[in-house]
Amino acid sequence: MIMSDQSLTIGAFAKAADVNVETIRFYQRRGLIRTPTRSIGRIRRYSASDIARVRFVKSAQALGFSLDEIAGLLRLEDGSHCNDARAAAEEKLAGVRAKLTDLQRIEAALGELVDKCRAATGSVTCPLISALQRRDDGER
Amino acid sequence: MIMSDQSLTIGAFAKAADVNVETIRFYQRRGLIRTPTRSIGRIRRYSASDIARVRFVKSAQALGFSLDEIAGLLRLEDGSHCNDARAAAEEKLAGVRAKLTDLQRIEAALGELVDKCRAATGSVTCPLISALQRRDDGER
DNA sequence: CTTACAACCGTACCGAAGTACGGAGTCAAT
DNA sequence: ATTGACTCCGTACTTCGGTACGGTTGTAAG
Repeated sequence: MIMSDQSLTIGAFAKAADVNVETIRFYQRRGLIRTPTRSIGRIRRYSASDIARVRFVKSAQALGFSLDEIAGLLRLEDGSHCNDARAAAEEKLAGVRAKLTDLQRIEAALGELVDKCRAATGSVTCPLISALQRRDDGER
Repeated sequence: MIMSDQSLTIGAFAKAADVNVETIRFYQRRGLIRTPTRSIGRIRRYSASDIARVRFVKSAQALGFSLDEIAGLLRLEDGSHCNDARAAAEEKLAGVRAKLTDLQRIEAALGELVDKCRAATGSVTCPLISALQRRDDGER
């Protein structure tokens, strides 16, 4: 942990972290990243560790965590609560798997309908439309 | 097409279609279902065909279509534009498949991290947390 | 010193798919 | 005739993850 330059303005910081300035400010409001104190002048300065924090948020997002959940993960940031982190990840994983199953069901149904449409060159009514009219949606 | 009873109040209609009364009104504003004229009294009456219409919307939703897209499908409701319907479904299917791939990537990554957490009983830092800190998110 | 560009800050807005609210009118039963 | 349930209608609010706006300072270059 050598670098705490504290040298970046919010614009440079946002660029370095590859997000919008407004996103930085939004994350600050959400408590996801710190709001640096204003030392010289009235302008806040950011450091490399702030960039790491934004990357943490973005990585977690890419794994499907919501900002609220990420706030929870950030409370475990020292790495010493592996059980808690794992529990959160397991929960998320279960959700991801549920969504996967759902999407697979949709893919199968939609694919089948498209196939029927391709085959049904002569039929009077479109198979897709009539399927929708007939409510074939295995309830939920 | 025998039944156009036109006998249901909005409350009974909503119950029969298994949606909220407010949802009916919302769909009317969106142009997804008709707004019946008020014959006797000031109260609108709904028929079985209106229920079919709501089912159409709900079935299409279950296949991943947005309300806007469903409005498009409803314009093809007579079943005589199979090519158009198929094109919409193909587009939707492509989107579904893209989401599937994405979720599979997430599932793999998250599953691996959870496994590592389970194995890492002795390590100082949680593998999940340190993975997030290290930004292992195959860019996007 | 002025100009031009940033930063600051609060607030409003986006889309999606509804849900909630509140006041007024209507309807059937008691 | 009054009660109570329901309808009508417009409007506002909800969640999520930001984006946009607009006015006021701050700051750096020419």
